Amino acid sequence: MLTTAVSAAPPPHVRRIQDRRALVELADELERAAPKALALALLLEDAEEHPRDARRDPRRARPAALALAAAGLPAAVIDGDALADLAPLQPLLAGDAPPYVVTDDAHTVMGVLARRGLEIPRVGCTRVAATLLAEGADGRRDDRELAPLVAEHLGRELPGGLRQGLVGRALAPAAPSIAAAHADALLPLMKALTPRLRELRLARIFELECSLIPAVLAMEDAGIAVDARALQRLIDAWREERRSASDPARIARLDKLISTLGYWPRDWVDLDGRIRCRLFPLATDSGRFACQSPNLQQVPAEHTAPGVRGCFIAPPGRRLVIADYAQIELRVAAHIAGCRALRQVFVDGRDVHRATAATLARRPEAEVSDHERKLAKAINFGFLFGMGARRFREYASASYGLELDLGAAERARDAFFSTFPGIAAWHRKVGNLAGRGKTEDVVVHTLLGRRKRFLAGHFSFNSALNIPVQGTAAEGFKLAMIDLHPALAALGGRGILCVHDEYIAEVPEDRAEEARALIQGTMEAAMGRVIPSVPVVAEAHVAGSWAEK
DNA sequence: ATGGTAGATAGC
DNA sequence: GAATGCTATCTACCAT
Repeated sequence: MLTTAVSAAPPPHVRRIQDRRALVELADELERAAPKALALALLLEDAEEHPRDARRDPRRARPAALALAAAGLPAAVIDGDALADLAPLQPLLAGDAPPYVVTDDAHTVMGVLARRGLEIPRVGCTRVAATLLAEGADGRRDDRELAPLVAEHLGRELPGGLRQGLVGRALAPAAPSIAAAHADALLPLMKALTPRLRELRLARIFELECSLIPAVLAMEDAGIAVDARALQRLIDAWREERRSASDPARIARLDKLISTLGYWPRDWVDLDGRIRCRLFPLATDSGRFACQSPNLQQVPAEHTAPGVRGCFIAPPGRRLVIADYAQIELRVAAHIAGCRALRQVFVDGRDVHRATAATLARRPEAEVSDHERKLAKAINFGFLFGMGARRFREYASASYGLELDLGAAERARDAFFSTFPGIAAWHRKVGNLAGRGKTEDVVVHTLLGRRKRFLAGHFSFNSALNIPVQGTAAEGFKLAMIDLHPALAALGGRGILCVHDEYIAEVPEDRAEEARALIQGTMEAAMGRVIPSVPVVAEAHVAGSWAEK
């Protein structure tokens, strides 16, 4: 689906609709009247009802668009700015699209085609290519910034009409139609970009990102079922508590919860009782997903705000499968750094936190106390990416409630690096990347080839450690998502959310255990292909809500 | 009125 | 020699 919105004076072919229910009714009407019509739904915000919500978010119109698509109608809810350029969309929506689509925005176009039941064997997406070639560019950055980068890789100026619209969500205004763009501009452009992708060893990650798009679209469309009334009760309770609260820290926390979640039941729960976020697979330097509207990747965990995750539920007859990787960043780092000691911990199936605790306490792993293990956990996560002893004190206090003096923090640091000398060597190696020279850009990359460029003088040691590890983990996870998309569908299930190393699926009750095993196995196998020298462990369980362990 | 940034805090 | 990182969203503040 495209996007949304509001226009003061819509063209005559646009129906003005007042609310979501009316849009669904329109879908029925259109199905009877004109099965091939282009239905353009325009959702108007109610300024009275949503005073703080001038955002005009596209998701508000999505249920209507989905209803239209479900009725087999070519539906588009398009951005106000694009209304004038509706003509280019007509051939696509009327079914003229070629089976091999080269497009600026595969996310949108494939969504439209998929909902019309069209198979698309392959998509070459110039936007995916452009983002990867930009070496760390924001996937949502302005077209005017991306276009010169693409031109640079081409070694020539972009074709005139594509300079503005090439990599944007909006289709190129200068292109007379999708089909024409396919023939005249985008296909040759993709052909020209392909050698650059190969040269920079980006071909594999390009393939991955293109293959991932259908799974992401399906996840966005699925959404997650919410007990909106239970969530509202929680919010009401926070508001009530806020009135008499006196502890400043408690007040701050309540204010944060209320301001962030307070309007979710009203603003984000669709007619079918589900919340749908938007997922951006190419928006971050590391390759992780960005998530917004709302950001379901930062729903408070049980220890922060008990009960919130319990409102995210499996509907009747279905179950959730919640899966995540165990210590994935440590495992990826063990592989990338080639640290024998750290690798061996995982090969032996030992507890990595006990291993560090044992060094610190100078006792065998079996004899470390709970407190020592807790400290070691902070140590392992903190020092892996180059944290200093001073910062570690704050971190251990804030995240683990552990108070240390500077000497203890330094001993902790020493214990970490003497337990895992390969990690120390890796840190030295990365530290040397930006050595004396200082006049050259530095590029780091993930195992599948995603690149992150530090411009001369802007090298960050910590980022250079973190991005390849975080990014490689993200890539293994994305591979799993690609595999799981058809495999779960075969069971009557579907992925509904991903949170960096956590995958949530909704499956039929009677196949829950089967799905659980499938998800766990698929996640382990996919990541295992990326970091073959280290065993990968994923944990998965069946639950009725997101809060259940 | 809109738009951009800083700092705090939620997630991993 | 020293250095966690990647995000989104909220409030407060300052600019146009």
